[in-house]
Amino acid sequence: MLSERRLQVLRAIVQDYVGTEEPVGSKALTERHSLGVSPATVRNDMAALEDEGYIAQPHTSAGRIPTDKGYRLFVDKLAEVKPLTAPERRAIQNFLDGAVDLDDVVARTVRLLAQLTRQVAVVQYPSLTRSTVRHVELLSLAPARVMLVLITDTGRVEQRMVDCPAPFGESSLADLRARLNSRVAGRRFTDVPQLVQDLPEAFEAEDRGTVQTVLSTLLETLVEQTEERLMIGGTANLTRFGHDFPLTIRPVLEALEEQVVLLKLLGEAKDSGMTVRIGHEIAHEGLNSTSVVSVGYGSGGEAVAKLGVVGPTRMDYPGTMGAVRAVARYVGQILAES
Amino acid sequence: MLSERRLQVLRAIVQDYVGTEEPVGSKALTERHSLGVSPATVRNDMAALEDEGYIAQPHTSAGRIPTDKGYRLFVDKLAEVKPLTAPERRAIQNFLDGAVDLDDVVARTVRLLAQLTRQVAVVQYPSLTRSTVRHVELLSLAPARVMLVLITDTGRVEQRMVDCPAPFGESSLADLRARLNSRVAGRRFTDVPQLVQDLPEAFEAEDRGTVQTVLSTLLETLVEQTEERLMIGGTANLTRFGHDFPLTIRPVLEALEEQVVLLKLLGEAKDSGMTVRIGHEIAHEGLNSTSVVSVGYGSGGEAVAKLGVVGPTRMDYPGTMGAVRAVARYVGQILAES
DNA sequence: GGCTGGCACTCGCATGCGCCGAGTGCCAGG
DNA sequence: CCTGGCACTCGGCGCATGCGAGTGCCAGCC
Repeated sequence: MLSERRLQVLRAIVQDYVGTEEPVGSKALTERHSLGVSPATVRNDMAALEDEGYIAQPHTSAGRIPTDKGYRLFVDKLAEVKPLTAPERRAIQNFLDGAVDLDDVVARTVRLLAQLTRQVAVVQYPSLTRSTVRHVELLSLAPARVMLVLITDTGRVEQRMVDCPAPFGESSLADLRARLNSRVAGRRFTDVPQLVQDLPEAFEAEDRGTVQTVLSTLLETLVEQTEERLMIGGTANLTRFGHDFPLTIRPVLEALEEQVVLLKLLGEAKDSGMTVRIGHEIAHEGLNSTSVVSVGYGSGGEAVAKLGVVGPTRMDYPGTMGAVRAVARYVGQILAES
Repeated sequence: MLSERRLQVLRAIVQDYVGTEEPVGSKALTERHSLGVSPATVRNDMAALEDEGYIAQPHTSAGRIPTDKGYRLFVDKLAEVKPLTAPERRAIQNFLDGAVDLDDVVARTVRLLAQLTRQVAVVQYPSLTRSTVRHVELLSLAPARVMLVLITDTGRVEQRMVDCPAPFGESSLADLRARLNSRVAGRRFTDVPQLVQDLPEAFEAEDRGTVQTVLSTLLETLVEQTEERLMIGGTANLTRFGHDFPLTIRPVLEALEEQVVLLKLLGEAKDSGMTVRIGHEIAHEGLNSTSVVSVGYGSGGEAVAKLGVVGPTRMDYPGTMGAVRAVARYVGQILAES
């Protein structure tokens, strides 16, 4: 177990390194933090911290930098989430309040997060899996062509074209529309398959094929859209990463374009509370010199999706966590209102 | 006027520089291209080309590189669009054929373009301005709350919530829906305002306020969505730009996030045919060491939106132009089919 | 036992220097 | 008008040097 002072030393190292982006030495530490001991003592502590794997030297005879393990300890034990200032909160609210639709909410959230944290922001669209159906609309575009429109409680709209096996009358369509809505409106997506299972039986034989086709398209839409989409912003902030450039930034940009990777990452995070994944804790190569701070957000008590920030492991964790948490809260409010 | 041979020299310089990314000297030129003259002669030609501003030396006693003006001449007079190979064409078709909806078409197009050109791809969503209305749907969510869903002929769907000044019965809603659709279905967005102008008059006094509200929301949607959206991909390719990194890539990433800038850029391009804007021809600072190749695409003969590629001025113009043109064609086909 | 000042040592990094070679401009001759 | 020759320029690279931040260790002090 590390003594209290050694923890202080670790905290000081993390803070200084995050601030200066340069390895920090014992002398500088005692000057910038009132630890009450001399550099020599700090050196001993540093040696101990290094033995335990919390810090490392990039080169012999250079200062120390925190390791992933060091950041982990810092985040778990030493950091306190830094709340945003009042003006920042107001700015968030004002900015998000102007949104006109879901796309706009997501787009604005991304910009906001990127600006607040000066890092790359990632916002997942509210997931269909946990959403409920607000309405299903069927439109007849041609005798044997129907457009299916699915509206969710989070304001998301999905539409699909359905080619029917046989012409389908307006009245049958209205009938199907009514029956469908009475069964699924307000229900969770995951429950839909079961709820509509026996619907075709209520129709004339000649219409059953079409009903079946429409239903399968609906179910397909649910499944397809379960693989959620996301929006990314603030990639220009990657250029602030460091000096050893192309090497660092390239794989990150590539990973960011692979939305699958990000979705997986967000999926692995806890549903409630904030998740911080640091460096090599992230399985995906290319992101393992970055950290990801993510949190769920939702219109009610429950999270419908996640959002977060991707940045260098050397990031301002307290500040970033504060911004992420605050933004998630406001987005949740906005979604609840709309 | 430049002699034929000098044009050949310019062409050779552009080709070599694009290939090697290094200033090209007179000796190397004569070795790699059979110009039929000696290096000394080429040197004279180069001096002339430099006087005219088509090429420049990064440093005294280094080779020459083309200027923006040089690339311009190359593109206008010397380059021939390189058609794609048959396998490439097949790959495009296969890849795009798998798309399930408009978002997916756009997303796939972006990936495709980015991969083919190894540059940053930009695809504009089909514009509402030039589209026609396929259907307007009105859903009653609560007595005084209506959801307006607008479906375009390009498969795009927009929805808005409308808070009505007074409760609005199902039958009135159905009436409005029917009247609205009979007037605007199949019509161009730009014509809609005029077409619905006198609609409220057909309703009872008590419903007129609501009808008016719904109509203004519809018109608002048309106007708002005229500012188009776009999708960007392949930003990781920026890392291949060059050596002088952070300086180059940063402003480009920033500009790419400012969708307004890109939309303006695409908007300035010709509606038909391919547009190439080179370096300082692009007004926006930050993009003026890049070139943009763009072209309109559409489901019919008419362009409904544009797509293109952003890359270094030192790009393979013939190849890029070929890829952009081919992709635009196939996307047009896909849109026409759906 | 833990803290401190002192001291020798290690290296990374910046600086300066000299060389090399690609590339140029110019000129005289074909 | 083209060509070979020639002197010149200058950026880049390798190498040696000096500096300084930072370390580890030790002896002494509280």
